[in-house]
Amino acid sequence: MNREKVTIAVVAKQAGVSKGLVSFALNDRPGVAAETRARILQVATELGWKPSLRARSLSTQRSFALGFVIARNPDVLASDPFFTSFIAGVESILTDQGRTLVLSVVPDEAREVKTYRSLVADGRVDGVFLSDLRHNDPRIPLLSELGLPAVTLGRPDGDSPFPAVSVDDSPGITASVAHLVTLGHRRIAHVAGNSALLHGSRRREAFAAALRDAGLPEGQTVETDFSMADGSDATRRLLTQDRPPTAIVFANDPMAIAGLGVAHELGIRVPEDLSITGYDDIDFSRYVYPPLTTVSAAPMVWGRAAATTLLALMENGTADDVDLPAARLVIRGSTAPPLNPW
Amino acid sequence: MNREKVTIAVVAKQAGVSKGLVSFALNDRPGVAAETRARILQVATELGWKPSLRARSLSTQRSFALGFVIARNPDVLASDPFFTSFIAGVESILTDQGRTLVLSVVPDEAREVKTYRSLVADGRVDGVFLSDLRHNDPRIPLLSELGLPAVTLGRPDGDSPFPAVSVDDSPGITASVAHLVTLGHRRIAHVAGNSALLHGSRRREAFAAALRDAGLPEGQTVETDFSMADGSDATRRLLTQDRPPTAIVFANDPMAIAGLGVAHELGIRVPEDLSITGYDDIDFSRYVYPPLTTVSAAPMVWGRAAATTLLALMENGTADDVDLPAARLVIRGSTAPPLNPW
DNA sequence: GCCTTCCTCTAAACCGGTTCAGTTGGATCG
DNA sequence: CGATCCAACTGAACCGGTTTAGAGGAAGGC
Repeated sequence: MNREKVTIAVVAKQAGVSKGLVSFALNDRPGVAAETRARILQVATELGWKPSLRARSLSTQRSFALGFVIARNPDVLASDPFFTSFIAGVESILTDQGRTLVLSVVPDEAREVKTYRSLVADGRVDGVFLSDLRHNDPRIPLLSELGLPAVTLGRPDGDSPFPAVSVDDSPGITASVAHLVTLGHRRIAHVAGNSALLHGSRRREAFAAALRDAGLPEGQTVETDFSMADGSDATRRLLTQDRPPTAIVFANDPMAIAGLGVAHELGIRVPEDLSITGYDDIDFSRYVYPPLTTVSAAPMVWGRAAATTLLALMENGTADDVDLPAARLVIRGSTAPPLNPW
Repeated sequence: MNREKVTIAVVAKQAGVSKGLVSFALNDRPGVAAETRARILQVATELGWKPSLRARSLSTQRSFALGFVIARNPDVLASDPFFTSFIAGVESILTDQGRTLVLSVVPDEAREVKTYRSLVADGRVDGVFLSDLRHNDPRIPLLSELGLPAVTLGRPDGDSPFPAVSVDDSPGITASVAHLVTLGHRRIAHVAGNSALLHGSRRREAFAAALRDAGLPEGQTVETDFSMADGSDATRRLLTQDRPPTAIVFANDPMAIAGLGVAHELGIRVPEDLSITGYDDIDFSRYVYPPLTTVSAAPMVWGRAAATTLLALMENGTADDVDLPAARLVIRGSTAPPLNPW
């Protein structure tokens, strides 16, 4: 029995052709007679040959892997189930493509840039996902300069050569505010996320615009870093003032849940004394008490769309922006008419 | 100016030696005169040469990457911050090693096996982390047969050729029960995790043993899949019986938080009418109300230890088991003496 | 009937490292 | 002083694919 390692040379010999032709047949290149191609593929299957990824990588200068670099404080990251779901979505596409995901979790932006550079220098990945977009995001020119294909999660504010796969933040916030206004709330506050991040500031702007549209005065807004710790502090500050808001719109679910805890602790009943809305519809939101009215974003779908777009970009050199259905407001138990609107 | 790509050949020519010697110098092999080595390294830095990972991969048959395959239902995964933290810990070690993490998230066990096989077939990784150990885990013989170095997260029940990096589950559960017993609880129930998973059944056994040690009758135990949905259902069933428990020990924090929600919903006060303990000490637990008494497991430290051990195993061909400090009980507001112990 | 064209296929170079057999020259030894 | 040994180094093979220049032969055009 033939025990030697099956390489392209073995297949070629067995099929009575040259290595090159086997390569051509395998990659569906023109210039191979149909009959010959069939024979080659036949021999290949018989021998159980799988082309070596490493050899291929070396000669084609590709890695058949995609990269995702997450720059976040580990605390914020751990309490944010977004990424896990997003990644599950990405994987569901990659698996059938014979590609893998290289994940990097780094603590800060300096490391992030270094990571991108070394990912490229080592040729670890053929393309990357860009999340947590910032204002004038420096990663966009960086990746553009490095020549690495990328997809942005959300539409960047400046020019970008990369396709954007976006879910519009605004309608969800707008709907949240409208819902609260309809319930009779007039004093609505916003616990905003990090305004250096685009989705942080967009949610904040959407909040302000929604209040204006409702003819209400400007609402109180507290900026945070999206962490539960900050969310908790912000809520405490809002609720311990003289005339606390009757409703708070949180920029993400973890902060809303932290806010819920603070309210409980202060003896403020939710939703009777205070209405609360979140953003993301993470699993926890359904199970806390009262269950959270929040905005549902479908991160797995987002992951799938982002992966599909990135693959298309790498394949065709270009890909269109994708706008996913806007996140929908899910009304649960944390919102109700205020006992005393004014 | 020299614009050609810097390869080992360029460095060799520039330094006036052969390619082979450059390789030797780079890899600290004996047989290179100190002076020559210095000159070669000097030239290399001047030219900014970085050996090509791809070429290296091909000739050394290594990939300089580690793999982590997570087989979980996306829902359970998303609400479990454990992995994100664990991964952050792993990364903190890998970064300085020039290695990367290849992550796979798969929906079920069948896919999991396929993923390991293709990771090996493609030579994507040089070693893997094995989490969520099951009874007689089939992955252990599989990986052993495939010849892929691995580290198990926790000690497997059968024979294993791989080093285990473990945090003992039992003391945390034991301490939880002891704490409840000291408070005066007698009717303590357990919402257990999936008993097909080792940590699920170990926590369950620790719970039973702790009750025995306290001289209490067997406690009610409900098995779940670790999801919030199951945790919520289990809690509802426990609390709506004739003589509900006065305390519930949950096998993880997400379920404990879901349980807290159910108690609230049923008008059962925590901790006055019902004490609750969790496991993992995820960020959420500190911020719900009342904050959760739970067991703190330090997943980032675990990740670092696992990565270090796996690297040592790959380097030396062998590595010792590591026992991390047992998880500690963190007492917060969700536990208190029962109003009526019997 | 000869030249051109097209299709199929081969041989060899190439990607950029590692590794190993073997050469060289100086030091050591009897 | 010749044999021996060793450290330092070279050249070429090798990892396993892809790619390109060009060979060979059949078909088509004039």
